[in-house]
Amino acid sequence: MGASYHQFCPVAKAMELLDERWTMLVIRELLSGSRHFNDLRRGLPRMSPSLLSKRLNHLARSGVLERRQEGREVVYELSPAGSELQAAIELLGAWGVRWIGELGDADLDPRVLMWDLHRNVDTATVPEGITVVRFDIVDAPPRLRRWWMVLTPTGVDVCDADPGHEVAATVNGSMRDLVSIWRGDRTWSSSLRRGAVTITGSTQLQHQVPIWFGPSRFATVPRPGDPDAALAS
Amino acid sequence: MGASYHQFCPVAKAMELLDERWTMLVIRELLSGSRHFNDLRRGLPRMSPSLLSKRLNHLARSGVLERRQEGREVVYELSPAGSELQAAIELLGAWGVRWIGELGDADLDPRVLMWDLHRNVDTATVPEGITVVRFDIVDAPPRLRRWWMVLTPTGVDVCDADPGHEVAATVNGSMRDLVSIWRGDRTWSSSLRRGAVTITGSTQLQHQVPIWFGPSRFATVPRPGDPDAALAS
DNA sequence: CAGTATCCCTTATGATACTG
DNA sequence: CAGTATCATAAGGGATACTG
Repeated sequence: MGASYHQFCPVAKAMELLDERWTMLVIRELLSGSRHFNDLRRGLPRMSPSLLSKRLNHLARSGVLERRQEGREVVYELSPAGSELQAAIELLGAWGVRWIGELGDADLDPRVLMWDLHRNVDTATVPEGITVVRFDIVDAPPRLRRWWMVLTPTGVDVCDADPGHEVAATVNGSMRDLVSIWRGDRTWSSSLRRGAVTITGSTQLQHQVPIWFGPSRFATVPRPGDPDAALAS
Repeated sequence: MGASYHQFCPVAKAMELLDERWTMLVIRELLSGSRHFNDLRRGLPRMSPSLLSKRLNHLARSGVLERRQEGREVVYELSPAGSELQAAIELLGAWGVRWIGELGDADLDPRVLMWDLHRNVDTATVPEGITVVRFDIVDAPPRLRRWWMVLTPTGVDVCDADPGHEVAATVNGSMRDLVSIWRGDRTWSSSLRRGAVTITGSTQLQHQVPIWFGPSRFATVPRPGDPDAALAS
């Protein structure tokens, strides 16, 4: 597990652990705030549960994270060592968004998008009561096409089935268009103007939805040929 | 080659390429100044040549490096994209030296040590003519025990056979002691004082050798429990 | 110097189903 | 919720020898 490079170089010793498949993504999920096994799974839908379990154990043995039993729940948390990987992972993500721009259709997983969007919402801006925003991903396979984001001031839930509450706003768009907004390759406003994405609902919500579901932290990374116009719309 | 994660996340897209075994070490070698196939091999002695070739091709196709034919030589050089990985790799190395301190015996490869030492020499401080420093790695296997560093103002060569010039100084020590100095876990002066390492030669050379063969760039990274005493001797 | 060509083999991984 | 169990396939990788 993580075959040795037989090198004393610190980069080699670090990579023995970190270059195992999925490992950096597990750490990314933990850095993003996931703490439970099934939360991690939602952010890593293509990773098999046994492999996730294996990676978590390995990372725990290696001192990168800690596994704690809290009542009947199990909680995973980064150790000080693991938390220190944040800067490196952010650099790698910034590098990725700059230099690996072309996404294949297979990269566009609606489950990942919804999971990312849901944890980016600033709940302090959510009104009292329950606000439901439906997403219609027009080109997703049938089972992954409709999503309901259930927003309350205390949290956001992602549902792939109708939770039964009134829908306050609906977002329509293709996976590629929505992902482009998330990654910062396009903005909400330019996409709305072009009609690539639409929002239905009250005027207020049409204004609020792009704020709640704003782009990822990597959106502001300047792109190679375009030093300071990354977010020009 | 670098199976897809099926994620649009920039970290995932970066790691699809970068978490393949050996890849980061190849880039590290290029960042350290190696430009030829056989130079890369010397820094990566446990990597098979076919795998190195495969990785170089993949990195070239991915735009991380450029392969150029210069006369009858082939030169590999990082592209702008590849060069931008420097900061990430340095963070990963710093993380490694902080959190992965325990080295197995198998990590202590004399070929890597000699190669690292040789390219760290500041040739501006080397006197005219030829200066040979011999290394005796007392616990290395017979074939990897004796090394000759041939220093001239224009470059440094590593030899695993007697080049025939007079030896001006000799360094004696175990792999573990020499690597500790290289990584910054110990200093030349403390190791000399303890007698773990010895240098024979003129007084001047006994002073000069620790300067020529100084520690790696990671030596100054502060260690976890020891915030600012990393290099206390 | 700069790689290719083989060749075997382990082991990593994906998919799926199932359990306390 | 939090995982384990099982299985078959693929392929990644190591070692070595050889070539223009």
